[in-house]
Amino acid sequence: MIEKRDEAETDTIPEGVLALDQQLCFAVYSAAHALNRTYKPLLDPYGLTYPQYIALMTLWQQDGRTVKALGATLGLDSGTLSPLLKRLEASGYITRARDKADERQVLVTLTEKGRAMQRDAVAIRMEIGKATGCTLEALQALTRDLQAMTERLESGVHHDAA
Amino acid sequence: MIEKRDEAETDTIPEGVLALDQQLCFAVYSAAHALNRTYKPLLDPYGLTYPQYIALMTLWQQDGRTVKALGATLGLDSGTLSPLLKRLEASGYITRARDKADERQVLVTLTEKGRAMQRDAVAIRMEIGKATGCTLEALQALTRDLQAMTERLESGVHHDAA
DNA sequence: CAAAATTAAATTGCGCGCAATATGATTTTG
DNA sequence: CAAAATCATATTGCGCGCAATTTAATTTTG
Repeated sequence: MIEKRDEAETDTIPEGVLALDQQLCFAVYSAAHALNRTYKPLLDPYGLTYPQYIALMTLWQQDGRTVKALGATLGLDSGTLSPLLKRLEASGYITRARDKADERQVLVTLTEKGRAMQRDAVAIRMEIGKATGCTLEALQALTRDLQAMTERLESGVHHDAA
Repeated sequence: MIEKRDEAETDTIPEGVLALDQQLCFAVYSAAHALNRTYKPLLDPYGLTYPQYIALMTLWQQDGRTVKALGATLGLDSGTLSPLLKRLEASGYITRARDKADERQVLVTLTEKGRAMQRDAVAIRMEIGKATGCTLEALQALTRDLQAMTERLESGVHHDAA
């Protein structure tokens, strides 16, 4: 469909790559927002935001984690997680408690309401699956490719050091 | 350490889809953040944020657009764009001026600095291309699939009405 | 033509996301 | 063991992103 052959295959830099990186970053940017907007009306009745829902998802996989452990999975630091978790606690989905063995750490634990949400989420997940309009195979491929790219991007992020 | 395999692969709902939707939304979420983090050190020297850079990208494609037209392309409303464009103006990349023919509209125009940035961006784009570690074909496929999914998600967003 | 409806931007309020910093708790080491 | 270094979390400040409201200009209509 896309017939962009005006910019010649000149000099050193492959033009195709140049145009594509813009399209890719915009595609990821747009897809993230589109997903967010699709989830919003489904999550609103539960008083949850999309990031809060994602945090719950990781707790469904493994409950009773520290803020740091959650942050490692989500790629977020305490600057983002502390207030987010405080809101999740205020709305009754989790509890936060200092680890008795190491008072520096805070253990995040699902409440009954938080576990119940996992069951309610089934309907939400079906909706999202439908909304993407993708086949199972397409979803798998897309997820796999995104994960691979993300991994390469993260590995390239030099956590610098002096 | 704590293995949680209680919830079985039971009943009516295809478990594959359920697990995948979670993985997909998380994959998109993570990819967006990873891209953001990859761009950040490349954009910092220019005093640009990632969303500002994306806004510039759309202006490179077509200059002199209204805020509304930009918003339609970016999927953003004036609540996000107004302050963002004000900052782009403050840092000298664009100018904003009321349309003489229709004073409601604001025309956004690249400055020389804004156009020059497109040339400087070549280096940035090469870096991103490398960082994704994808082949051209992989980038094309990923972009295409994301765009397709986004389109379906957006079409499902009922812009409601009474 | 004037009132009502519509439109485009801007503003306000709230929740991320991240850098930088602050506060305590634990570990290192001298 | 006490001072220093390290570590986990919380706080602050700024820029998105979005809903809701406001302001001003244009169009519709009665």
